[in-house]
Amino acid sequence: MAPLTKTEGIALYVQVRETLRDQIKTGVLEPGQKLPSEDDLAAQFGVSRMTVRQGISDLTDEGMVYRRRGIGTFVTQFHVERDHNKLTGFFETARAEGFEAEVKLLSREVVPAKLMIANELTLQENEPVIRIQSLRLANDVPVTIFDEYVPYKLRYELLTEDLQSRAAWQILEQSGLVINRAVQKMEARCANEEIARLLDIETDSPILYKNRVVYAEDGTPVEVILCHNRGNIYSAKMILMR
Amino acid sequence: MAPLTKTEGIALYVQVRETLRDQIKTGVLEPGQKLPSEDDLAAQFGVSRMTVRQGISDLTDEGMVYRRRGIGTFVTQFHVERDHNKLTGFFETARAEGFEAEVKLLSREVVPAKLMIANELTLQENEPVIRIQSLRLANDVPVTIFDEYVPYKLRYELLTEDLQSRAAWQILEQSGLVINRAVQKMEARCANEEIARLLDIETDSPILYKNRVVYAEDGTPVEVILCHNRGNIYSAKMILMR
DNA sequence: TTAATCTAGTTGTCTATACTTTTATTGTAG
DNA sequence: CTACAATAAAAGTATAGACAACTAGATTAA
Repeated sequence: MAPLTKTEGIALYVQVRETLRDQIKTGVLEPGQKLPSEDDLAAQFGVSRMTVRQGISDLTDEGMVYRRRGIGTFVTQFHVERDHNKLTGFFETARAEGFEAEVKLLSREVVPAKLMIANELTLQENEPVIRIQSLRLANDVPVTIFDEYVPYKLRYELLTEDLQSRAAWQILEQSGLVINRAVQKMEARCANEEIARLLDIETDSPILYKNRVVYAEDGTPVEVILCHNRGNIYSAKMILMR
Repeated sequence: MAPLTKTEGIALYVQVRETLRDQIKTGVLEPGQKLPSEDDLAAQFGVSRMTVRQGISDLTDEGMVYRRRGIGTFVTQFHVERDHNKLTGFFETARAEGFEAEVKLLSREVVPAKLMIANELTLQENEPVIRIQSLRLANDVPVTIFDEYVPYKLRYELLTEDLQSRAAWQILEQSGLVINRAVQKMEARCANEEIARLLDIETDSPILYKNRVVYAEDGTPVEVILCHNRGNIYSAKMILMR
């Protein structure tokens, strides 16, 4: 293994991490196989052991490898992609899953915040919020009704911006806001008439309902999304860590 | 802040982390407030800066604080518990959420693995698996039908052990297996007659269906759980990181 | 044979120090 | 007053070394 150089503008521990990740992905390091010891890796990479540890720690967090004290570090047998616990856009997901995505804008308006929305956005009731309703289609089949609420004071430009390819939070992100995480509640419901009509299904069909609140880095809520997904098509995947 | 001692059998960085977490939870450190600098904390705790960093890193991973290079570390405004992305047992959840939990064992038998189950457990079709069906009640209301499959060769003792208070993976865990994570798919469905009868609801009521595969530390699948939750009662909460 | 002990290898914890990079603030020159 | 520069403060990166704790396997003793 060639010693790493500091000159590339990329942190050494990142280089270590990516080199190892690459070896795992390409099969140089096979599932179940033991990695060289941290001391060995440090020598091979020409960095200190703590630097190697920092790189490996990232990989353990991702579930790519696991450590056993006193024994060694091993490549996880079957890696599940951690991606599904990540906040990603509809089009990002579509690209990853290989379907054609389309968004139809239904409405965009400024409305006074209902109490539930206001609470989740930590606003006063009836403060103005921007409401954006859209229909999302996968391979021309309607799968999701998307109902977004963003505080008006946060970014009124949302009223005029292109929303065909992004959720509101993605626009906020591009304008410099650091989006950190979202909290999501899911439950099974029945389609009412309006939902059924928009999703082109029968009334009382099962619906996967999602309530999502998106937070900025400092913990400020920046968007609430209410989301109705066609039950017989849409499924949500996630990873639970012990 | 009293200097920490190494004698307690608890790692110093854990003590740092828990002390800070405590100060945040009790409001000594308020949301949005800046923590003392890492150098200051190191001096106050009487440990090295790297040890402080290790403790703070855990808190950033949990979303409790966030760091801004060149500025400082701050308490996140509204912290969401990260717990809901964790694999927890029914009774653990009940205790946390404050409801009374009960499990009624419906059946326990050895059956040949159907193809779908075999695939998810990386077994051959028709290899023996232990199937455990149970009904879970919250405050005496049936909320979930639990259908678990564990490879027979993994732990045949499951056939005789007490299952009133634990899922199979929790028993495996207590017998030394390191459970690492689970992958879960959720979708909305309709209750068929049997499901409806067991959950005491009407046929075609909405059901939150979960398919969960539990993995050991090395990536080996150890259990498949099929799970039908009453839609109008049960909701699942999770956190998505950007 | 079995049980206890030792040993080498490996990850976990911790220190003390140094330098880098980013950011906000202060001071200064124009 | 403005624009630029210097400064200070903070987190980020990295090192070398030390010792602790744990594990598997080998060795030894009963």
